[in-house]
Amino acid sequence: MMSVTDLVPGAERDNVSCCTPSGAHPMSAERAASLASRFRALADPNRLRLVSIISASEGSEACVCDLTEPLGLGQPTVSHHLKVLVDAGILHREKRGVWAYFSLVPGALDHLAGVLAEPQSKLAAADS
Amino acid sequence: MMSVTDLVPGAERDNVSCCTPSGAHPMSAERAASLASRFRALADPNRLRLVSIISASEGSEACVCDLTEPLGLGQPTVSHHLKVLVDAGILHREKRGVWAYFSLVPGALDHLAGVLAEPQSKLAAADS
DNA sequence: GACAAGTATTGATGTTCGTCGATACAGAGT
DNA sequence: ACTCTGTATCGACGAACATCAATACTTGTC
Repeated sequence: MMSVTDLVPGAERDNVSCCTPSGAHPMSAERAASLASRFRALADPNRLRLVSIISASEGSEACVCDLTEPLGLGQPTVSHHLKVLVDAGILHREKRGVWAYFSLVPGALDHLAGVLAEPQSKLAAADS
Repeated sequence: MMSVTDLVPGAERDNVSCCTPSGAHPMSAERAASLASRFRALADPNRLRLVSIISASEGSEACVCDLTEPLGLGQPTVSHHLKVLVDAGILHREKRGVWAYFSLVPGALDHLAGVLAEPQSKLAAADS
């Protein structure tokens, strides 16, 4: 990935009185939206708990029937949260018979971790 | 940190037909809420761009006047987003004269990255 | 084919969030 | 003190979200 330094143009204000614009550019709107949508999937306590349970389960997979009870939520709500996580590319869904098994997408959380990791947050990187 | 395996009790269902509960427990509601609130601060495209600009600025700090223009948002909106990031412990606010300078809280993003990082997501860890 | 069980979808409801305009606050200079 | 400028707060509005009850879909079993 590139470093945070690839900011957008159009901001070359020679405002002497204030701070140093440094030609500052945000990351592209597309990348920001893409990352934000994935962080939004993790921005709910119950979804974090779902990921926690799934990653702790043997084989790192669990079905809906295992997830409704420890969270104290209804089955439709759990199913909704799982869909959000699947749509975000964080969970993988595999239907075996009547049951739907959910597992972590390998590297999905790692990739987000890499985005946040130093040096000084590669938030402006170009990939994914 | 501990591993994801510290799931909550109260879920010892001997449901033979379905998956293996494995005594599955979500992470504590408190930890889930704490982490979710920080991810929620990152779950907005404009806030990600703010963090990007700030981390790319020289000295890794920037004031509001540098941030409104590249985002195309009004000053009150930018101020609001910055407050959300400060409240989440991600940004630090220092007022020098009339200007408010925002910088990354050292290690804040790193900590979140560590939560997401392998092995198999330490989402159930106990710290912070 | 009919039934049962696990799961997904739909519709509704209350809440939270992002954004803006208007306004209030704070510090610097005259 | 007054003014100017940068920043924060307030009130409002529309959109998005989390949750639930009800219902539809799907797969295995009889």
